[in-house]
Amino acid sequence: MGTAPKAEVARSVRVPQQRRSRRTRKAILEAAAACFEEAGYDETTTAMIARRAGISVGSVYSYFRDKREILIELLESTLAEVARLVAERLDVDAWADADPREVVRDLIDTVFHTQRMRPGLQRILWERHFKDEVVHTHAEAIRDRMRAAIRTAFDRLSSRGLLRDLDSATAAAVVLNAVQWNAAHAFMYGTPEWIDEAAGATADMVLRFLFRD
Amino acid sequence: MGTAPKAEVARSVRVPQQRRSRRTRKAILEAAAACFEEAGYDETTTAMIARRAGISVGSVYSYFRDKREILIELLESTLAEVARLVAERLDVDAWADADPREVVRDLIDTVFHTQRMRPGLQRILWERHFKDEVVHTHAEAIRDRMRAAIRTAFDRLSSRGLLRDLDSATAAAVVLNAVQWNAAHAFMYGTPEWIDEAAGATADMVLRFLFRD
Amino acid sequence: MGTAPKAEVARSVRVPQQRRSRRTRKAILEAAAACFEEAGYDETTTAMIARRAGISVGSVYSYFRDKREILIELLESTLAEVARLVAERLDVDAWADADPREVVRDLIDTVFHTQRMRPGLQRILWERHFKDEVVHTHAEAIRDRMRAAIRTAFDRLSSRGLLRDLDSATAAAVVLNAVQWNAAHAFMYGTPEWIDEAAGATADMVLRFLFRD
Amino acid sequence: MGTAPKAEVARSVRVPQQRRSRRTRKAILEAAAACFEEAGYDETTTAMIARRAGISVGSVYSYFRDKREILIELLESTLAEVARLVAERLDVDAWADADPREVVRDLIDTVFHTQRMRPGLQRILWERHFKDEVVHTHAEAIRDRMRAAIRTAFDRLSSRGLLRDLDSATAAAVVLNAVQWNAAHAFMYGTPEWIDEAAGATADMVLRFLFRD
DNA sequence: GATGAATGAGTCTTCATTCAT
DNA sequence: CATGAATGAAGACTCATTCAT
Repeated sequence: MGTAPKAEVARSVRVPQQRRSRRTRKAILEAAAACFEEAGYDETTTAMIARRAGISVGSVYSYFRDKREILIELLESTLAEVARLVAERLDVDAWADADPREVVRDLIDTVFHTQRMRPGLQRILWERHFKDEVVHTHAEAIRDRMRAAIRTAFDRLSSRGLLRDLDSATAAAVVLNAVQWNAAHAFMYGTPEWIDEAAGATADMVLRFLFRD
Repeated sequence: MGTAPKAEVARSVRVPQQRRSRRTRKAILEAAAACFEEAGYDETTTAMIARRAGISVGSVYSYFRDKREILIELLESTLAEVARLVAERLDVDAWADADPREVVRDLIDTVFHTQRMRPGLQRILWERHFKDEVVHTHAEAIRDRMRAAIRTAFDRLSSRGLLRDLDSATAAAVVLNAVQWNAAHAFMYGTPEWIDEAAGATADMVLRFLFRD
Repeated sequence: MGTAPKAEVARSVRVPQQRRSRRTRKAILEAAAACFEEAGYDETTTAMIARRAGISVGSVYSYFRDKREILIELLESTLAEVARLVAERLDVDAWADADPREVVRDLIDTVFHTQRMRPGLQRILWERHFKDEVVHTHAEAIRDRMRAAIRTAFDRLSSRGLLRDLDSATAAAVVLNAVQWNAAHAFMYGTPEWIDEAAGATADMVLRFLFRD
Repeated sequence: MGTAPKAEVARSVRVPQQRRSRRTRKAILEAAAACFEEAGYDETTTAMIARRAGISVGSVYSYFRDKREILIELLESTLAEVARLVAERLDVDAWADADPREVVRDLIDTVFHTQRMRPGLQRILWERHFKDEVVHTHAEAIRDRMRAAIRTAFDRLSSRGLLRDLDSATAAAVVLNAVQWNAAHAFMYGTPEWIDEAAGATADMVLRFLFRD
């Protein structure tokens, strides 16, 4: 199962096979993502995925244990992307002397941004969120990360005496929920203009919430 | 929509049967609600519903066109309840001279309250929200109603010069999203204490957002 | 699941349904038995059984959890028949003063007889004996019964001083194996004449083994 | 039967390859035997065999037409071993003046012994005996050989006036069945002690059957 | 109207076998 | 010759829906 290279010998023979393998694997993931986005997870059959990937049903099963595993992998890679973005943009150390309001705007912008990544898959993620424990857990893990980053940011700003007197943990959770759902809703059902408007109003709300003035 | 009336036979004979009919119909809805909440919509079979309602599968189909129609009706009645609550508690006319902050607190409290109604079904509603156009439409309709009520409240408060300078439509949407998702999340995954805490912080955020001071 | 009559009411409605149910169930068992005998267990598909029974695949599954359960039920009823025969014919109490050699001949005859019952199914039983723990257990249970009956018979004869000095448990086991396999082999692969001949020689062998002279 | 010889190319080049070939072939057979014994024939996949043999699935198919052919070859070699043992130990000429009882004891011991050879495979053999015509035929062939050898032995002993008046063919068949199944059963399901006990009692039975006294 | 047996299309999944590299 | 990715036929099983009784 898989590509497990036997040894360092015969690399010229193995390499193209591995490349082909990787290509097939990727084709399955892409086909599955497309199917899921178009028809929904439950409505997508393994046969549909195979057809779209231009391979046979059997091949799907030689790369993934079952349909669910494809979703999980897709979900993981999406969340990894999100996590990378979060790690990059919520890097609180870089904010040392930044305009505190800009810091928060950045925070909110980042959360809105995460919704821009693979939006189709994110809808599937919401679709499965209440049905699949694993999906829920994975999604909750990335949320925790964002929540923690936000809280740290709040604590930093607070230690500089810039924030109102708030419980940073509660504030982070409430703000994340408010921002995330406004973002998700805007991206799923809103126009581009509305996204901007919603982002602006959300930022306004959060800023008023956090800052003294 | 609803169940096609079978015939227009002797009314005097029908009446007790209609009473029984209504009872059976209710039994089906209750059984379905219980099943959906316990096992989820997809995982619930019509046989499970019938057994739980103490009738036969065939009977289920003489009251409802199909499984989905049961869900829609359940959803409709839940949303009707929510709508009733909203109509009652967001009755802006009653707020004429009320403490404006109390008005907003009431608003938020109401939104949080809606999550307390048939919480199991609400989870199903979320579960289907992204999968079923009709569910989405229905849910969006009640949201629109709440949004409109909130906006009207904002406009009233605004006309009394009590609010910051905001676009009431945008503000209503953003506030509703923020409050609703914080409420849903708290009720689905939080402890009772967290629900209170989240409600408090959310109210705090919204109040700061809306009011001048 | 099944026919679970709700109450003693409406018997005129329920009865024919039960009758129909029972008929369908029987049809499935008969069709399955025929398929198993003709094609073997593994080679028989649920679709084949359904087609032969003149019903749909789904119906098969509403009467039996799966294919294996059909086999088990078939096996159980076969073994029940065998057990009944054994209980009847190996009733040692009836042998009190019988000609001891006749007793043993009867014993052997009974074992041979068991092979005459549903011979096709018995082949399937052998076929599954080494593959299916449950089949093996069931078969072994009936063997134990036969072994015990034989041993008791030996003990009775022994107490009348009619047998050679033997360990009755070992003797019973060895005799049962010898007779059973000779019987099975004869019935599966031999002609009617050979069955008689084998039965005779087997009886001769066992008699010499047991009796002094 | 066997693997179709691919071509008649340069023999000097082939020789070492043939040696490797033979080694690979043996590896496949051993791997298959191990898999069959552990998991059963049907449950063993060609991939399992290949992995265990340390080669690729494709290679398995360049040595054997299909999975079944591996079993047949395994069966043939097992039976060849058995046949060799039988030929050696049932060599009636060597018994000319031997103690006739010892001759028979040897006979029985030999049959018991055959069960000691590749016991795992023998179980597979029983498992397939009723499902696979070829397996059955092969097994029956070796049985015929044993039956013939036994019969010849009986005839020799008989011509020396040592046996009771029996039809040697029938006696040989019945004795073989009795001994073989007692042996098989003991080896498959019995303890070592039981094997000895069963062997002893079986020998006792057969001796009483054959000899006058 | 009620019943629940019957339906059968639709899914997932497995694995012996082939064949391009 | 070896490889192992690809194939696809086949089979078990489910369940919303229908309809004869």
